[in-house]
Amino acid sequence: MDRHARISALLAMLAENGKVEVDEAVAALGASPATIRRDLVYLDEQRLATRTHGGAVADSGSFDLPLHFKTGRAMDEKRRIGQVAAGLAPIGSTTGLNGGTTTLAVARALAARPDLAARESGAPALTIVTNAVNVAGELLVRPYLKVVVTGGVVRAHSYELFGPLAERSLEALSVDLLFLGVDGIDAGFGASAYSDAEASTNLLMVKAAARIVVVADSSKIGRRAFAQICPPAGIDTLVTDKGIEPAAAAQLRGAGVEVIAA
Amino acid sequence: MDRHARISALLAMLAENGKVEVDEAVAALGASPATIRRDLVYLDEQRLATRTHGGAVADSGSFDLPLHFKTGRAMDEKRRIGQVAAGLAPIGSTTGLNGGTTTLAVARALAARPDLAARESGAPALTIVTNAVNVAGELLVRPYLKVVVTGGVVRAHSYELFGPLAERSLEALSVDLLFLGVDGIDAGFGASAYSDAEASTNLLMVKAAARIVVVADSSKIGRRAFAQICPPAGIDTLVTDKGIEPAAAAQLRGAGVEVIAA
DNA sequence: TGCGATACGATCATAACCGCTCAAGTCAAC
DNA sequence: GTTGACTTGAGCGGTTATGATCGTATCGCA
Repeated sequence: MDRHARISALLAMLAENGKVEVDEAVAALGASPATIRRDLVYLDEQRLATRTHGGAVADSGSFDLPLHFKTGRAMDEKRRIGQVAAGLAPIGSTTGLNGGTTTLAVARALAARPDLAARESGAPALTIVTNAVNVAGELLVRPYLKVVVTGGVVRAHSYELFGPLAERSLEALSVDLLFLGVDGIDAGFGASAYSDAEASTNLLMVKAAARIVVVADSSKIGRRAFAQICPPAGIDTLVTDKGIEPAAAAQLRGAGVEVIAA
Repeated sequence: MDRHARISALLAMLAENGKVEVDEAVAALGASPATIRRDLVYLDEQRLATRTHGGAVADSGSFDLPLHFKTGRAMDEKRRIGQVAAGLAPIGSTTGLNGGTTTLAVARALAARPDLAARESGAPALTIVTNAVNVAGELLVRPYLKVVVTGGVVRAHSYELFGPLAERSLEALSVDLLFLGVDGIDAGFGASAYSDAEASTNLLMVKAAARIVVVADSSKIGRRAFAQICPPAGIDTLVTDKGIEPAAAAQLRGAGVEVIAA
């Protein structure tokens, strides 16, 4: 039983039951718990499953429930970033979110904001525009949120929608505030992404937004990814974690970016 | 009974009755009161329910909880319908799917079609257009599928996207084949849905399609839901289960619909 | 308003699980 | 045959989930 066979078997179990437990997989595949865990971590990294305590749950079809028992190291920082960023969206505003793990954390924090749920009825407390299907899935049961999805072709890696259809949609929209997840942010180069297709779609979101808040953990700072999304002058605020280098923060502030270290 | 299953069960109870009591949940799920309380606190934090003394109540407006939690029945029939319907899509074609549990079954069957996965590379074996975010989520990891999502406002109940943005997207698209999930199909009234907003979006999908295949389990046959999607003349094929009444099948055939009982 | 019963939150003990690290084993390339 | 990269399995310290206990708060009822 080599690795490939194990992964295939795990995926089959996930497809069958929607979840896998470590013990169960150990018994079925004859590998050690450590190995099974490594495989599940791999599946989690590949976005094919979500790691939980005791196993993993299927991800691709798990729009069943917006539940996440994720336990991880970088997860804590992202959650804090999400908390702080989510507080920046005023009640009643229209807020944009692109794809990525950090914006997903913002989405979760938005969904859990107590002051939004308190509003009994009437107009939604927040309108969310996103081009990422997993972000939409995270938010959609909340009656106090209006969730708008742009159209487009799905990019599997990031769940983002891009292409002409996405651009067509974004031309018709305008948001007060955009939470922009990036692959790199640099005082000279601005915000950037690995994929030029994503960068160009994200640029349209930027253009549709009155205020740009980049959300990025500190590992992204000072990094220049392949494709520029927008120059530093277009960025109003950066929400990151306390791991940011003081020098980098100063540079960004010098470029006109408000820096918040959560 | 792990945590995931408990949370799902609690949500199902909430969707069913609008409330859950701790004792009731303890009896039904076989966990201790402390654990049930912790779960309810979690649901409260996620704004999916409101904690009360003795239990929890569903949030106002969450009658719109996804229908996944309300109906777990007829899964076997739906799967068979999905299998048969998925076989109707030729390799290389562009196929549309709207929202609903039956179309979700079609999506799963499409994703699992061996002849599609066999194609090593090059152009995608199938292009799928959908206005349902959960359908997109079900399909998006497969490299041999190109998944296109229409834009729009998410309706939590069915995961469908509708509204001006959806219409704008659909105007720009055309598909060879549409798998249409409905709330009712009748030889006189045609295909219909409970929500007029969905019906109008679905009508645009119908207009964009060269061939219409309605997928519906036999409980939907002869039923007229509130809003018409399209008249019977617009329907080429119906894929349903063997529970269909012979008389109803004859009527539909008389109206020009090819009837396939899987 | 006062009382009894019930439910609650906090704390703790237990057991399972996790991530991490290290050593041993496997395989391919040179 | 040797080297080197990769994979696997085991041990260890820390974390998480669960269930029980206990003092306190809340609810229903008179």
